[in-house]
Formats: sequence, structure tokens, C-alpha cells
Amino acid sequence: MVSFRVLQKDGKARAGKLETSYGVIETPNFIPVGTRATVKALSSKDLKQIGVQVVLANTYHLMLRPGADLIEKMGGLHQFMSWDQPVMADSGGFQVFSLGVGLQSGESKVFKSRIEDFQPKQRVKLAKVTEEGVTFYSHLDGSKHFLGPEQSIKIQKQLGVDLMVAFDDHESITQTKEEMLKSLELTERWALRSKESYRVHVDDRTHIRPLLYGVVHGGLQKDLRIRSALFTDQHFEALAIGGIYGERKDLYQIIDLVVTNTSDEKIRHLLGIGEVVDLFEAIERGIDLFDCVAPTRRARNGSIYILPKNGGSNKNSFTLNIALAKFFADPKPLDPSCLCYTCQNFSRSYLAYLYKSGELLYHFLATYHNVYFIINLVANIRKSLQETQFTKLKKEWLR
RNA sequence: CCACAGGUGGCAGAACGGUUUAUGCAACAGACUGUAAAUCUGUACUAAGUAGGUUCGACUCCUACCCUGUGGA
Repeated sequence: MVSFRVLQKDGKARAGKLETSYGVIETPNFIPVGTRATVKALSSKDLKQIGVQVVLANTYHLMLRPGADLIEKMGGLHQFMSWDQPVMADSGGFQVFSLGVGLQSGESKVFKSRIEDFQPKQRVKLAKVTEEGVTFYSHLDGSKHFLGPEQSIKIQKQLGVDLMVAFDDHESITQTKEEMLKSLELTERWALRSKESYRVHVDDRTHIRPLLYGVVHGGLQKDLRIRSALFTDQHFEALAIGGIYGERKDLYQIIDLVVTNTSDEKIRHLLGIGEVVDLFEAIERGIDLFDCVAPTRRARNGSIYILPKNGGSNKNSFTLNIALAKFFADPKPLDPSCLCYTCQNFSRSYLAYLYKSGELLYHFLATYHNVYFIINLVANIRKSLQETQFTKLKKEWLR
């Protein structure tokens, strides 16, 4: 089994190590999202150069294309994407939400116009939840698929990932408390089925057995969150927090609730979160791992991370918008203090021009910088924890 | 010189005798948290070749001129 050890503590924050068959993950750490078995715009060589230790891929997307059987046949995800370091897979549970209730409530960041392109007459959500699992209509071709705990675990095993996630349901902000309770109960039953499926099927003696996360849900309901935290702690060796939405203060409150109601020696992953402020606030509260599309998606959309000393602040999410007219003739690097390949070699002017022109190189250079920025940040946070300087570092950033 | 077609915001390009004249691109800004995102949202353009005419009202109809394209002498 993948093992986790806490090595240093600074308040509730801690630094540790997670050992997998593909190497050690130092925590706290950030996991770039590579939904379709690729961190968009970067190769595994780039990721290594940046210092990325683990990447995340998605069960739902990969089951549709190219298919779990194919990836298994090609030697598993590590070999398929030529990445010899740890890989985490999401269970597909989030897509239950983003393609299901989230679509209808308009809560997901998904564009509704596209549903009409797809199913012009029906305009139905693309996912339907039952006790057994979720029936999906593929966003790629409309074909019908089914994903339940057993299928999800099986696919994750076929992918050959090191960190697995139990299949979970996701509550919606529009739901009543009773509906949230129902959702949570379903998540719990799915969790137990995921665990059983994992017990039966995942027994790889030649490697370290992958880790299975249980997901804490309960929306913004404190009692549900506590219940879910206790349940997940009771049944799983690794804890993920999901179902995050709403305001930052709610998120932080949820983390506090979960941390105080779960075992201290277990790894804690905060699903889908990873803006700069959140990293500080969550690590301070005892979170070890994050995954988030922010650095990669932001990069593609012209949003570039910058350090506090170069204008980054909570107010601008520590970013500048490279598309702004004021950068067209700016000879400085994206971040003048950054040591990444992009900043060592290229100007804001050039990046702004590439972005405006829709040039492919832009995606690489911008993504490289943003991922470097976040990976460098968590590395600095780890260092600060080892030196019990976390609070000081946080103050420097969040002032 | 003749014939035909056409001249609409920065560019491309529709419809229409009648309240604020589409739309796309470009421009300018904003958003982005387990990726249905190289995406989405918003703003601005204060648009009818010129000069007349018809009409309660013209970008839309008529006349002349100017310009562009195609074909012909």
C-alpha cells in the first residue's frame, strides 16, 4: 500500500512524504490536471523539468476515448503518456455533477449552449443518477455509457494509477438539506462498493498497492460534513474532500471540520482546489495535496501568475492578463523574478503577441510558466514548513 | 467609350420603406478552482460613396455624378 508519513508540523500544517511504486511525492504538493492523459501543452519532459511529481487523469474522459481497455493494452497510463512518476485518477464522480445536476442548475461552469448543439430537441442533462451508478450520454458522440463504483475502480485499475478515488455523488447548491443527505448517503454506499471492488480487484503484488481515497461530502451542511468525515476516516486510508463550492470562507470552514474529525496520520487531498490563496489557507489547516486546472486553464486564457513583489495580490488572484494593451511593448518577462524557461528567455511583449496571434507556442510557454509558478510555490511552502517559517511566508504573500 | 454588377461600422457580410440596423472577425475589458474551456461574458464601434429627389418616414425607391469589379469596343 502507498504509505504516507508526516515528517514536520507547523501548527496544523504539515510536511510529509507519500511513497508510491513510481516514486515519492513530497507534501504539501500540487497535482497538475491532465484530464485526457496530458497536461495540456506540456510534455512529460517539461513536467519533470518543472519539478512536477504527480499528475492527475480522469476516468470519465479516458473511458470514452481512447477507452480503458486500450490504455491497459498499451501498458497502462504511465507508459501510454510516457510518465514514469506517480499518477492519480479522478473517479469520474465530478462529471456526475458537471454533466448532471450542475448542468441544469447552471452551477457548473459549463456552457449550456453546447447542450443544444448536442441534443437540440431534448435539452436534457447528460447524466442520470440511480442507485447503481450514473448513466451518461457521451459529450463526444451522444453514445450511452454507465459508470458506477465497480466500473470506476476497474477502469482506474486498468489505467494503472497510483492514487485512486472512490466513486462519489456530488451535491448541488440548489438542493435542499434532505436532498443533500440523500446524495451523501448514496456517496457512502458507493464508497463502500468502491472499497469492496478495490479489495477484490486491486491486488498488485509486484508493485506497491495503489492508494484509494474516500471522498468527504456534505455540501455546506456542517453536520453532514462531520458525518461524512467520520465515515470516510473509518473506512479509508486516504481522505479527499469534494463537493466544494460557494465562498472561500465556507471552504475553509469545511476543511477545519474535516481535519478536526479525521485521523491526523492520513493524507488529505482537497479536490479541485488550487488558487494561490487557497493553497496557503488549506495547507495551514492541514491539507496535503491539491489538484486544480487553474494554472493550465488560466495560462491558455491569458492569465499569468505573478509574484507579490511584482504586483500579484489576492485581489488580482496573483495574475496579470497578458492580453492587455499595456503589455504589447513590455520587454520584461512575464514575472521579472521568475526563473522558469519562459521568463528566462521571453518578454511579455512576445507572449502578448503570440497570444493575440493564437500561436501554439503561446500555450506551451504560458502553461510552463504557470505550472512552474505553482510548483515552485508549494516547494517554497514545504521548505517553510521544514523551517517552521510557514506563517511568515504566508504573510509575505497575503499581506 | 459601352454593358452589367456593386459601393453598409477597422475589415468581412446580411436583412429591411418605419421603434436602439443582424452577424462574424479585429479592438477594448472582465471571468476562469476534482477541464464538455486554445473557453466564456461584456463594452464600443456612435456604419450606408457624393449630391439631390420621392415619402409622414429611406440604409432600403428614383436621378445625376464619383469609385470598384467583370465583360466588350
